[in-house]
Amino acid sequence: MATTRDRQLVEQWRSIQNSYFRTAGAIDRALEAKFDIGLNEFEILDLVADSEESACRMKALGERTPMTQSAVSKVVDRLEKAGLVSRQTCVDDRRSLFLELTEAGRALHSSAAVEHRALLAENLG
Amino acid sequence: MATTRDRQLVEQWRSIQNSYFRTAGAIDRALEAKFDIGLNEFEILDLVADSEESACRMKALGERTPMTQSAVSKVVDRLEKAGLVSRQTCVDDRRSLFLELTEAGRALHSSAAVEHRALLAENLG
DNA sequence: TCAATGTATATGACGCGTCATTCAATGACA
DNA sequence: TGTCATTGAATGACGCGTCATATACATTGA
Repeated sequence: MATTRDRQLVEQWRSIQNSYFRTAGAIDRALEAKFDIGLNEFEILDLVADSEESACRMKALGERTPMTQSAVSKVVDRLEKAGLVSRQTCVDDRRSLFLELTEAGRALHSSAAVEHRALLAENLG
Repeated sequence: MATTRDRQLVEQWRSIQNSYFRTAGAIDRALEAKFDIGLNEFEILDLVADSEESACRMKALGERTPMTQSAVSKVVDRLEKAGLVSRQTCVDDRRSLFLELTEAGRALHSSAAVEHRALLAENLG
């Protein structure tokens, strides 16, 4: 029952998987080694960094990443513990939070972003 | 310092991530719901199914998937516990194992593969 | 033949993501 | 205004993947 079409699909899928894992793995290892944060932490940092206006952001973050709401919450926990980000309560809606980079967070982000972009370029051609 | 090139890279990367997660998630949920196995279990089953000659395979499997050796070992544990696969010791080299689909494994694989291919087609266009 | 070294798999501790649930605040509407 | 549903976020239990290691077998070479 395995049609040629099927084989093509499977091949295409394996190649996507490989390039995804290769790229994600390379970035993750590099960031871990040089900046002591993982890929997901960086992604959140990166999202916060490029939405510099202060909206109520936890929620918005969840919509810009494939991560679960609860995953985002835990990533932010770690970032906060590491002193890179701080949670600000939101006056309009006291259930919401928005995030701010600390000085340290801003500094780390700008170095890490260079590395991140370089590895993307290298892996995505 | 964010060049246009950087933004393009990041966009490209986010789109890869999204399509990877969307596809993997859809397949995983469907297989879980209908056949009670996860995506990684299916991938191993699928690899075993299409290398029908009996070589010493655990090792070979590791080379055809981004999974770690130890991940493969645990996936196979689960498949074996579920009665879908059996580990055969290898006479030539008693460190090695090769895998065989059981009847149940073969049956499940052929139904699940249909679902898998359909979801790939749907998600990869 | 006997170290020493290498190779195939298994295992345990650990970190992270997910799901289900919880909690607080908000909104809707009688 | 008081109830009821809804929403933003946090939390705990749990499963899985990873890393470092262990174990058993194999190979090399003196």
